[in-house]
Amino acid sequence: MPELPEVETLARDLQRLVRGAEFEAVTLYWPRSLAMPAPDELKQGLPGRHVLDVSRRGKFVQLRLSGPSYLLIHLRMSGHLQVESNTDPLSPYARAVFALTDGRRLVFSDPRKFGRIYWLTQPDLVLGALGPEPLADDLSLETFRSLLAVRKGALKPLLLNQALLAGLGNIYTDEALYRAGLHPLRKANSLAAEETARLYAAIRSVLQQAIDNRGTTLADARYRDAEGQPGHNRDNLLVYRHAGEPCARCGTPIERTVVGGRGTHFCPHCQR
DNA sequence: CTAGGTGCCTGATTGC
DNA sequence: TGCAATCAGGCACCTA
Repeated sequence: MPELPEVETLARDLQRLVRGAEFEAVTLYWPRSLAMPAPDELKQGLPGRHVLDVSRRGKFVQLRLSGPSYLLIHLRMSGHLQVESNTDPLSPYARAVFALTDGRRLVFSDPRKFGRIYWLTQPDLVLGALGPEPLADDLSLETFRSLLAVRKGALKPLLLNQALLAGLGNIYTDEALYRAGLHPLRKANSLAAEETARLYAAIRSVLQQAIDNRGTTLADARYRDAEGQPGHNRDNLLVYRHAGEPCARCGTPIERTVVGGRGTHFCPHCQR
């Protein structure tokens, strides 16, 4: 499933591929993929607008358009964004197709139909609830510490909370906790200073490494970049979907449990 | 604030 | 072998 590194890769691809492009028409094959506005408003309002730039905030792809207005796309579980020629065969899972005036199209496909598209003039309406970016220069260790210090809950659900920190999903949360040597059920406000520092460093290095590898593509969660290519970060996953296999550090079998309703992988020896 | 549950969805996996 | 039930999971939304 696309998390921060996959969305970052996608946004960089789209910045290179569609910056400056102009929308010609929009076709919705699954109108509920459009969270806002009403379908007719998008179909009438988008043609003629240009893509000024593409960026990422949390797990949202953000296209800043002329006007100005903003097209925000959240891929959720199974969403894809690809740029292709309008003569290519269309994916059977295409939910929204943005035809460009240059003969290409931006296709949002999404087998599970969980992804959502927003078109609005005030992006903070959607993005305003997000916490800080984990990789931002101004997210200091001290800021991170203050986020956790006042929280009573377990680390795993907290790190998945986008209002606390924006961009972590199930894969990189498990990987970061493993690298930091912290149990997913540890209470956030119980961390020693050194443990907080380890977690802070682990989150940032896990995410940066995944970006460097253009994201994680698993066998069934078929993440692809804007040109249809998989990422190659899979070999860097040490616990996620490794249940029963020996821990890379100590050899103890990796366990899988459910925390907060989500599959959680950890080493019972290295993570207390 | 925290914890737990449900609904949204369908391809893949599991169970009998 | 084949079909039905279950699972996976990000997020909104609900209740306690």
